Amino acid sequence: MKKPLSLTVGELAKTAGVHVETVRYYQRRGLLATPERRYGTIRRYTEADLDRLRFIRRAQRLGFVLEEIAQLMTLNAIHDRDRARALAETKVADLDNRLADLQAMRRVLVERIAHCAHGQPAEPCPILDAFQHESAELSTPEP
Amino acid sequence: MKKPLSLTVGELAKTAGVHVETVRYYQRRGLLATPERRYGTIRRYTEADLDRLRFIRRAQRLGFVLEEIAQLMTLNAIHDRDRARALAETKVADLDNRLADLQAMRRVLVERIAHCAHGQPAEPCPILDAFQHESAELSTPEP
DNA sequence: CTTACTTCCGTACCCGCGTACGGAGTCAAG
DNA sequence: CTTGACTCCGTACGCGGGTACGGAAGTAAG
Repeated sequence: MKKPLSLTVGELAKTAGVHVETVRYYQRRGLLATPERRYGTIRRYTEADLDRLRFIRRAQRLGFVLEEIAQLMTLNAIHDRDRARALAETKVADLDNRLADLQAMRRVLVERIAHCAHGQPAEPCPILDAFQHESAELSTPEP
Repeated sequence: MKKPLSLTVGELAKTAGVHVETVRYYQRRGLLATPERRYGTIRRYTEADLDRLRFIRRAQRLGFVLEEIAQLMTLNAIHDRDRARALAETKVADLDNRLADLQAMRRVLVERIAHCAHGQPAEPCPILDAFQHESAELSTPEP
């Protein structure tokens, strides 16, 4: 048998690769439970807390924000498959929008850089100059 | 001849498509000058202020943050072409990194969604399940 | 038992980019 | 001249995701 695994916040945080304050922050946000402290001692965390913490970090890496992760964590892997898939699909759509915005910005910038590299040195910089004149190259995403 | 164009903040803001508070914010950040108010009257803005304000918005649309824009605005279109190009190239590299991150997230999510759609309905949701297990699919970008 | 490290907890602060509020002054139309 | 809209100015607050601070209490090692 293996021991039930009892960690302090510091140990929990280190094991999961986050800062202690981050654990507390997630507790404040309601993403992690705060175990009771028995008989005037320190709080102890279990394997389950560690799993939850890791779940949060993994979901974050896929682009979910904490509020969405809270939602994900209420889902049951057996009964809420459709719901989980829907959330994932929404996130893909979200990523697609952000990708499109960044790609549009990149396209315009690269074009201007090329223009700049080919111009006569005596003429005003096309990059700076472009900021002076209206261009419909970019609709109005980012700001 | 056309008139010298004299605007109030409200008019300036509206013409540029921003809020009055945004103009003031840019002034606090040192991106826009704050004209003097003559003889206990209201401040008046000129065409040049409008140009500067538009410059800021256009640069923002290309992904520059305000601090970078402040730098861009110190450049001379004739003498600082190389510097301008360098800043633009750095920004492209920046966009590339962000694009790569988002694309990696998207790839993983799409894969899991497909996996979910093909699985047996009786098995636990692969999307939710994947958050429980280590996967080296994503190094450690976003958070 | 002492020393040195942790934990606990509340509160305040960081980034980038604004938004909101509120009282006083100014301005233009009727 | 009054009314209503606008300006001016300072200060505070919003998001998302934490980080930092600091005193008191708990704990592990020697």
